[in-house]
Amino acid sequence: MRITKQREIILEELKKLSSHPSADELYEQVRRQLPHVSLGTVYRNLDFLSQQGLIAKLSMAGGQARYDGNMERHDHVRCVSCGRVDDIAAAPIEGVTLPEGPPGFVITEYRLEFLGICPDCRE
Amino acid sequence: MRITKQREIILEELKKLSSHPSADELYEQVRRQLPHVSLGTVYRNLDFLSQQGLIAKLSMAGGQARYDGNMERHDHVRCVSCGRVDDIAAAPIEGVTLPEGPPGFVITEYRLEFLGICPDCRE
DNA sequence: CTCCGTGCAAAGCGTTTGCATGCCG
DNA sequence: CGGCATGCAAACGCTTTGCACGGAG
Repeated sequence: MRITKQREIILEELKKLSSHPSADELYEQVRRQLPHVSLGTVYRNLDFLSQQGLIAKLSMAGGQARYDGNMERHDHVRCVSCGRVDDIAAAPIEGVTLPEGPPGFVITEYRLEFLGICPDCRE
Repeated sequence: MRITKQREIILEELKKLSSHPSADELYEQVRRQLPHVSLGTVYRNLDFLSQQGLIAKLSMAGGQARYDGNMERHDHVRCVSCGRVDDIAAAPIEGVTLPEGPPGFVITEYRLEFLGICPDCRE
């Protein structure tokens, strides 16, 4: 794995943030240290890093992807109003068993996503 | 609720299909009966109909939205390779309790989505 | 007759990609 | 020095929107 200044700082900044930034939010952040970085590079590196399993891409329902530098098991709540994503403790999911899919359809994974209204949007 | 030819046929065709079409797939279908219908109209009506609770918009993770004319409780599996969505029986979810969110964040709903590989993509 | 819904086309948004250059290993 | 990563900008796919016209109630 090749380490470039850009890749290093992108990963570092993402790990530093707990706000699950979107690509362009992270881009703004990274620009403070690398004013000439391009948005394309941010996208390419986020893609690369999530392929490597170093970060997670949260492409839950609704709009733009968000990225998470925290790889410990936990779930997320998304505000249906502003799209903001917060962490929550991993939900107790022992009750869920992988159901039978249609014939020949192999189910490999499930995702649980929580939706709600964040404090700022509740007024 | 105003009933136009377009709205009527869009709803009817969606209810007829069990394939969870995307907007443009449904557009192609509707065009057989209304050759001059526009894609914009299909989008506007799908939006309207889902606001009315007559259909469901499935904007699960990954790409384009799909629409479902079947409003009975059931879950879906999405093929991670081709994006196709199939029905599955509602998963047993009694084990899931809505977790505590961050302070002030009101959790109203959760979604369970299943991912896998469909028969056609399994080769 | 009054609006809402429509067709058409253009714009919007997030994301991806082609190309020449730069830099890691 | 070879090849992957970068910056830049253009293209992309899906969806939304502005506008003038048409048809439902």
